[in-house]
Amino acid sequence: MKITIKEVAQEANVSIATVSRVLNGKDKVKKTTRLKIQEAVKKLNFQPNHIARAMIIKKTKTIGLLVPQLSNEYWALLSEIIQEKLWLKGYPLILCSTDRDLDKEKIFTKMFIERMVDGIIYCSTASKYGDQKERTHLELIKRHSIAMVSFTPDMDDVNCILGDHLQGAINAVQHLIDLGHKKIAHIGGPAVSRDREFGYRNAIVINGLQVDESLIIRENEETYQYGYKSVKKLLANKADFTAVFCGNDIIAIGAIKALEEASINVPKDVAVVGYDDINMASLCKPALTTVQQPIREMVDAAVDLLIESMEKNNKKQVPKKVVFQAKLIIRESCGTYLT
Amino acid sequence: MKITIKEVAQEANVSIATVSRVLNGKDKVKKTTRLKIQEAVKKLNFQPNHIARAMIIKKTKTIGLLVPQLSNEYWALLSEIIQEKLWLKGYPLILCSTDRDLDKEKIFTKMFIERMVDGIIYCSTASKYGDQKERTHLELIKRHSIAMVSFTPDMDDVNCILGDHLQGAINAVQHLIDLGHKKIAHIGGPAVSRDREFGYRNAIVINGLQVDESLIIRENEETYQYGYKSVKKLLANKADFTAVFCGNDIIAIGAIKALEEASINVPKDVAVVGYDDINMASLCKPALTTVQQPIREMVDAAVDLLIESMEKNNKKQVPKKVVFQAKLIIRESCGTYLT
DNA sequence: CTGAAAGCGCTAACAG
DNA sequence: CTGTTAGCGCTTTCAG
Repeated sequence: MKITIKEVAQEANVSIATVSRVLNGKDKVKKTTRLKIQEAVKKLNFQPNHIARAMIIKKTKTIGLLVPQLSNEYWALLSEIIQEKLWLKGYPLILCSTDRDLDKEKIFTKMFIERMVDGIIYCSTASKYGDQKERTHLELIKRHSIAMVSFTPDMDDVNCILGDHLQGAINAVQHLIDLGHKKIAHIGGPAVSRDREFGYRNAIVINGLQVDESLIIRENEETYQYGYKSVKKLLANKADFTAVFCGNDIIAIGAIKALEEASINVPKDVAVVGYDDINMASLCKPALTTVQQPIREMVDAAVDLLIESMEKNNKKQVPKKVVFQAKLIIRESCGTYLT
Repeated sequence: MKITIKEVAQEANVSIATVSRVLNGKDKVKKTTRLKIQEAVKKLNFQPNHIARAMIIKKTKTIGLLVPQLSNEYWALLSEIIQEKLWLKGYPLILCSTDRDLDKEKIFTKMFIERMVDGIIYCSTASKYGDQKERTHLELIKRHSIAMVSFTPDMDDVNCILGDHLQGAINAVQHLIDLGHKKIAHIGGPAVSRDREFGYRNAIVINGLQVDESLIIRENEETYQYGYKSVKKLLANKADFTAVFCGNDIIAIGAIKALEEASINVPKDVAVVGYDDINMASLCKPALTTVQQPIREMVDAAVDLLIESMEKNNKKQVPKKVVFQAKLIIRESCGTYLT
């Protein structure tokens, strides 16, 4: 039989109210009775029912996490760190991988509301949120005044934690230009990051070079396969380039694969830069030159922000946007300076 | 103000019981009243409170998932597939990454019980479960009769989904031997899989060769770094080997890195085999020869088994152990047959 | 300090 | 078919 607070009260010869008190350590309870109760708890192996508790205090101590794709190393690492930090603060995670599907995202959001998560961390990028119809689920979250922080840019009215992708991309492309490259391709797109593409364009313009649209590939993808087939496409089009700035490391690894299959050596013939500095970046061959984000610090900030807004969710607060600097990590995939 | 079933009832001019009925679609309700209620639900934008419901029906429709390390590509992929399949059946996931820490595992388990998850999928391998003291949390799960299925071998009395690592490892090592290798090292250990090590040993013995213990590395790790430093150690010891059978792909990638840093060419000088066939296996250079598990089928089986045992959790059922065959995938890291 | 009692929002008999 | 009512296990006034 399942034991409840009632059995404990009986065992300890007190009322359930008192048991509740020592369980939550709030009100003062005489030492001897507290001991008596704790003993009973242990003896009966009592586990308080979190559900019943949640119903009253209206807090589930649960956070919903929405990521686009868990099997992507970047999101996996981010999720791991988030779950670790949040756990330390007493919040387990309900994790949902949206597969970039807006409908899924909406269903998951609804589920979060039904289950009364205390907060949501939003890392998905299902589609263009410019379209107001695509944002109904975000409105729902707001209506239920559920705390939220987002790792996705371009969301108004929401706490955001962002990497400075614009600057990161500029630095990466500048590095390429400094190495003497003039014809630099880009494999990116909306699924990866708009700002990284902007940074790429800006860096080229700043240096007085011409942006060649035929060297830019922008689908709504972010996988190995995407990098691979994009290079194939570039090659098939006889595109003329000596470097590729990839929207992320995974794309870069796919790109390198395609390049080498075409007997194009990286970095000798073509230089490649990635973004994110995932684990694999330093382990693949050639090791990737890439842009590193301070991911742990970013998660720290996100968690703090989330907890802060959960605590004062009655008071309206101005949404914050915290931007973190990115850092270029130079490895092998671009070769050394040509001078 | 938060709207409840009460407001809906009022709006639709019926009792809360009737509202509950149409919400759950169980009992028969007159069509007109049903419509009336559904309208009210929509108008008020009512979201049923899952918590309150769970308290009564004693089902949270939630599954707890325990993995050793989410940032490991293998576990990330497994988690993604599990969450996808389970979601389709109506079960969201509380995900916990244990970092192979037994204490964490115990705390997470306790949390699962407090939160009354309906089932647990167990993929961790925190430590030697031979020690009875280390299993107290598993006992707890049983005591609360929470359904469970495990991807971890060597757990009695629990539904298990397993890959045939013994056979998989034998096939991998046999392949090496067929290629002419006689001095085959192994980087594995308990964190990876005991059976893979056994398979390695068996294959060697079957072929009338000698097992050389100085060629076997068995720490409680399973990371890139582990593969990397193990090869370094082997090399420092001037170990004599022409092939390495790695406990998993990630270790293999680390091993290759160390080999190449020592100017040892893979596969020309040393052949390397991995295990798992993670995404990266086909993308790294050289592409890994590895052992593939039918991971989707395994997850299907796990989910079916879990749901089955959740449904009839009153009746005692005999724990099942389902073993799936593994398949050798030949790529580049072992070279071709020497004949 | 402690107990009695009133719910939290919903489901499940049990009557009508 | 539908309404009434009794809880689920716990927290929280409100009195002692």
